[in-house]
Amino acid sequence: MSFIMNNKVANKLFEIADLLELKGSQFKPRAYRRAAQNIVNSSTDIIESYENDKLQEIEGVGESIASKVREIIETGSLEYLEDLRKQFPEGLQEMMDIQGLGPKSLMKLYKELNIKNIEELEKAAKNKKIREIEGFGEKSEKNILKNINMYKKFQERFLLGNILPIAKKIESKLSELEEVERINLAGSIRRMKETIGDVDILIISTNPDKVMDYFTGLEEVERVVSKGHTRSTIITANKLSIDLRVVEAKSYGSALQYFTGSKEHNIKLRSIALDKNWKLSEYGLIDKDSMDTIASEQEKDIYSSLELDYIEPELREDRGEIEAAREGKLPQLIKIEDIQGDLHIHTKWSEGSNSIEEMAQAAKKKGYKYLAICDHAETLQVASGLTSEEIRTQMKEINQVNKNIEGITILSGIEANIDSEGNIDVKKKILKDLDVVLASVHSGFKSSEKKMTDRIINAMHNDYIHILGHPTGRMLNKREPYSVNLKKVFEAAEDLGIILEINAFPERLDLNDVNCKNAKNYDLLMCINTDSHHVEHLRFMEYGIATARRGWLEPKNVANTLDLKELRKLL
DNA sequence: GCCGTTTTCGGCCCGACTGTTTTCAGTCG
Repeated sequence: MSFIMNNKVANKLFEIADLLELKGSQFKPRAYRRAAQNIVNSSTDIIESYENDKLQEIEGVGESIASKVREIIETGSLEYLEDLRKQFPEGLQEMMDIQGLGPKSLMKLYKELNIKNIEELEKAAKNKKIREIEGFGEKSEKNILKNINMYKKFQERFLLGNILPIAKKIESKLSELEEVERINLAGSIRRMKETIGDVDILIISTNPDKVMDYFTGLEEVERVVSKGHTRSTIITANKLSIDLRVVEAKSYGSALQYFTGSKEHNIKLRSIALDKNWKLSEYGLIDKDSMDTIASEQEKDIYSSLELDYIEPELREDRGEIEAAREGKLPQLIKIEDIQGDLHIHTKWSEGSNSIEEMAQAAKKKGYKYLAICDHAETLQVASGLTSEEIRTQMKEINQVNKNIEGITILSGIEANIDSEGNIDVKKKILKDLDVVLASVHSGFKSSEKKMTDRIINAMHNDYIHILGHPTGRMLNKREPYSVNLKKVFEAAEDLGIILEINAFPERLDLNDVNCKNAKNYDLLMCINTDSHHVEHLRFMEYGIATARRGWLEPKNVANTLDLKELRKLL
């Protein structure tokens, strides 16, 4: 949920963890990070927990952190953090994001060379000052320079939609190698996270050295960061870091589990293993006394040995999935095959690239039973929105296409624009003749939370609107979500029967995973749309499905799993 | 700093790789 205070509090706790790490504390940073992570993942507004005096019910929050949270909520700042900040120069924190430099090295550089920020670090490395310090040498000095460059070049994470095709290509190249018995993408890409820091690939092979040689010699490789018998890391020309791990067949399951993460999910699994006096690593689930292997070949055996139902990769974020797996309460996640059609498609009529017929043929090829053409309406001139007359003409063309194509039904629709008051830029006499009316916000993103929420809810009261498009307006790496009270939007959707969109466009994925999971608590429906502007974009459905799965959604939560007859009834 | 079927103290996830060392500390995932 866009619980602003949750993020605000968590960021402060994360910062404390970083600073305590610089101080050399061993365990406190972990405690602060754990608390912060749980606050971010929580589906409860922390203000609510605060008001009901339930802060300590949040996992990882004890007496001390709870009192700090109270101080942040009451005063907006935290004296403890202010004091910590004063103990270190500002630039030190930023330097922690440079690869290869951790708190120990940074403090040493600060104490010995008075290096306080990235510029000073770069200068010292260039002047060959760093190699003079004990524990550092020529190589580490050169690495520091390389990693400063790397840090400057890509501070943003990659979009899943951009990286998945590249990762799959490299996966298929590696799979051609004779020595590769089995290969899997792992890490955040297997969990289908909306953004990806790097790509993890797992391979079974009895000849790891050959595989590593081939991998580090791929034409995509710009730099080999490290190369070993079980693990190597390369960086491609487009600055994507790829990790390859090679394991034996007998530890395939535990390795896949381990390298898929998330880190938080794995830490919790390991502590469950520890309770049984077992240890869990990439080599298996192993009894600490006898050193017998309890499970290792199959991923599902790891979970069942820990008395958990199998947890799909998309759920592995420590957002309650482990508890649900223990109680047999995991959701039956939606699959791409459940999708019967796409309800948000653009064509040449507005800013799309293809005709209605071309989009229809491409959708039919995907096995869809229906497709809603929702071009922009009048006021969105930047996207050459349609006038009333044009909408009428387009409806006639849609009728014609429906006569020409069998097996799929094209629905006439519109993506109406919600103006600053919550009015819609299409006349009611047109709206009533359209099959699908989707409404979304395209301007005035900086309104206050109250104004934005009122505006959206006003629009939702329009009798003809079926779907609220990309409900938070965020664009990954580009634009923050607008401030809108989603709780109120969910309540309104429940009352008014409005469907909430999961926009599958790779930079939108809006609603996002966490918001989907929260929306699931209401009696409402969502739908997964690609917002395609080109026939090629229809494949984005995969990312919308991933978001829905990460948001715990089941087919019954999603309107476009319905067949055409049921969908028409619903609309 | 948190937590508890080892419950108010004493633990806290685990292993690979690198670069500096000559047996290991730091960092990463």
